[in-house]
Amino acid sequence: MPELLPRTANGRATRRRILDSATELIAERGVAAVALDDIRERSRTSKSQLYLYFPGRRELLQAVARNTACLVLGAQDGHVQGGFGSVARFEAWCDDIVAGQTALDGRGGCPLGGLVAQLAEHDDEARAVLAQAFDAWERPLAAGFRTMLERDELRPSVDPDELATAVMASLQGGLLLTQVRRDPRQIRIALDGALAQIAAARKSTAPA
Amino acid sequence: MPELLPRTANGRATRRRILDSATELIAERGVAAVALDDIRERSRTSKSQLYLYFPGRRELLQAVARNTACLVLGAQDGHVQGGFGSVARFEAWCDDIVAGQTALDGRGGCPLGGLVAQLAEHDDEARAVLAQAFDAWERPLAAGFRTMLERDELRPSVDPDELATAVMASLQGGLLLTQVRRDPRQIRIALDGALAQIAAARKSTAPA
DNA sequence: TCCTACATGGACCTTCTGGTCCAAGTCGAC
DNA sequence: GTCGACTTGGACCAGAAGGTCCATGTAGGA
Repeated sequence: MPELLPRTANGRATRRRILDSATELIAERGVAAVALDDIRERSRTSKSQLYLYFPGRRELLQAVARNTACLVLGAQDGHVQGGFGSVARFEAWCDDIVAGQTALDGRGGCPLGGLVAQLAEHDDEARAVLAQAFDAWERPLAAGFRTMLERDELRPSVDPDELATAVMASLQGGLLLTQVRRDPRQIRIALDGALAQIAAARKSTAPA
Repeated sequence: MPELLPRTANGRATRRRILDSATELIAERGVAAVALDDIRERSRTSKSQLYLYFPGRRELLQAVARNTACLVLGAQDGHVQGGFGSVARFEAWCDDIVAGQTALDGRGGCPLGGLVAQLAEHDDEARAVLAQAFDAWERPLAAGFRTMLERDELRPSVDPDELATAVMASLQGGLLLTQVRRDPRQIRIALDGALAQIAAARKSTAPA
């Protein structure tokens, strides 16, 4: 049931153009406001190409979810490379996110988080794709906390996975409030809250 | 341009049936998956009644946003009555939310938060309605923090409005993760994080 | 070079959807 | 009871959307 993979260089380029166009359009306008014809137009392809590489709209949307996940996680690569083994690293990560939202004037929200409300209740396979994306997103955070734990910088009762989930919740909620209020300060406040949670999990060396 | 208000008891009942049916359906399936005919069917009305009481789909959706806000905020009334002037109150509030999500098996997410991704980028008026709803939702939380501040239970540097926003972010993000992972433990973890933020804002009497 | 499988363009079909319209029914004030 | 305004039912319409099909073009291996 997976979409057909193109066998020529041309075909691969076409498939990519379709997927990227669809991903862009959906990030801009939302799932409901994007018709296949819009995707066809932006990707400069024809109906038959859409249906050659994707069985139907549903599968295209699932592929878009995967693609969006790649893009969002890819944007974090710089931070993931260095690892999250210190509070300073987390602060730098937060600063980047805030800067991104400020540049967008609080528009758009999280492309990945936004797909949850639009797909999760409607298509369980898409839901699973998004769940995996969030797992992959939290993993480097949790690894950072585990490192800090091993270095004895966090209280031993702290669960690194749960702390990562709590940080992700603050991030996603902060992006949602940023989007609905069109106010990038919201994500700053939310992430400051997340940093406060991390600080609270630290061994009481300095209350910083 | 606001929707017409019915002038007879029958008319009022019809309008209510339409609005409640639409609100239910959209909470269940999402905006895109609900057609006017679905609403017409569930509310046992006719097309002409839909268009008598609402100028069109867009205005109906805005009314649904308002109605959803009323329902979500109404569900909190019990907690708002008593006020949020202590940590124990916040814990009780969190417990109720977790219980609700557990009962739903993590399905559905937050009806209000879900509308953000579906409407905010598409209809600025609906976005404003939702923003107001979040303001109203945070207000009693902030009032609780202000009370605690006056009682000298929080550090004076704490901004009650920002703390309320941070808690709301944890709540919304936690609900999103609950929905995408179909796992009510996610909201528990997120709200424990929020409680940790509140604890961190307290005057260091007891680290409890 | 030729042949086959892949790629492309776009007409076409069916269904669904928001929206319009009007005729008939009901309610309440006088 | 009567009259006018409000309410209701549902047929109808135009356009959009997802999906199908086939004829044509192209590329790469034998």
